[in-house]
Amino acid sequence: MDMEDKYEELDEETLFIVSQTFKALGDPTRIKILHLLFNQEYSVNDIAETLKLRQSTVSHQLRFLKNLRLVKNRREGTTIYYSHDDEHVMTVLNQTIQHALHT
Amino acid sequence: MDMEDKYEELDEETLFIVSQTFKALGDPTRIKILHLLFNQEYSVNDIAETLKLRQSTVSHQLRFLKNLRLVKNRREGTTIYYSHDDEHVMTVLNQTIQHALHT
DNA sequence: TGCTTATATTAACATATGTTCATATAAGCA
DNA sequence: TGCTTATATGAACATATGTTAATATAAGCA
Repeated sequence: MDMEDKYEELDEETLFIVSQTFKALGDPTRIKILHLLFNQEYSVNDIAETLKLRQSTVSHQLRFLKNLRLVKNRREGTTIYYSHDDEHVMTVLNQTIQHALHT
Repeated sequence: MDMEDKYEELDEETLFIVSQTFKALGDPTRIKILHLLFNQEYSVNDIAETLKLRQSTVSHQLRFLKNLRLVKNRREGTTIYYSHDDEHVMTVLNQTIQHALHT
């Protein structure tokens, strides 16, 4: 776990990116969505049904995640499939879930 | 980085803990404070002066972080020194700062 | 074209969040 | 004890956030 814990200066831009990233992970709904997308892609409706959320809620949160490039999508007819698009964030999320589970 | 990315169920309690943890990291002020505490302990006033924040702001945020056991403190006379208290969170924070810096 | 299905968008709303000022508390010291 | 310094707390405030219902858009198909 502790591989390269070197200390670096925190410029404003980096601070903003980092805080935005963590803010994205700071909401239960978004965590559920990302967690669901861990293994495979899902359509908006499938996400909504699986997680028992409104379609508009899911759509809003997917836009949020897409703005941060944490997810990407592809269209197939009228259906749009979402999948995760940031390996680092998915790793961090998974590490933290693991940590919370085993504590 | 990808060592043990195993998928696990997300129960409500774990979800809550994980989201709270990330929420703590989702604010620039708290990131600055934790980042400052990376190497050494600081008093409340030193944190405020170093980061150019109000004393009450720092105190409020330290309480927030302490509630989540992300920092701990010790008293020395009238001065209270704070230091980080969650290695996993500090590692995740540092990893993400590194990642943001080198992207 | 008109209908259907899937998704996105908008506005409204309630609640959460972060900062600030003012003040309280707590410890050390003359 | 009374004063000073360091920190914590409470209330007020502005802003951010997340969800919802209603509606718009967009693509496929009869």
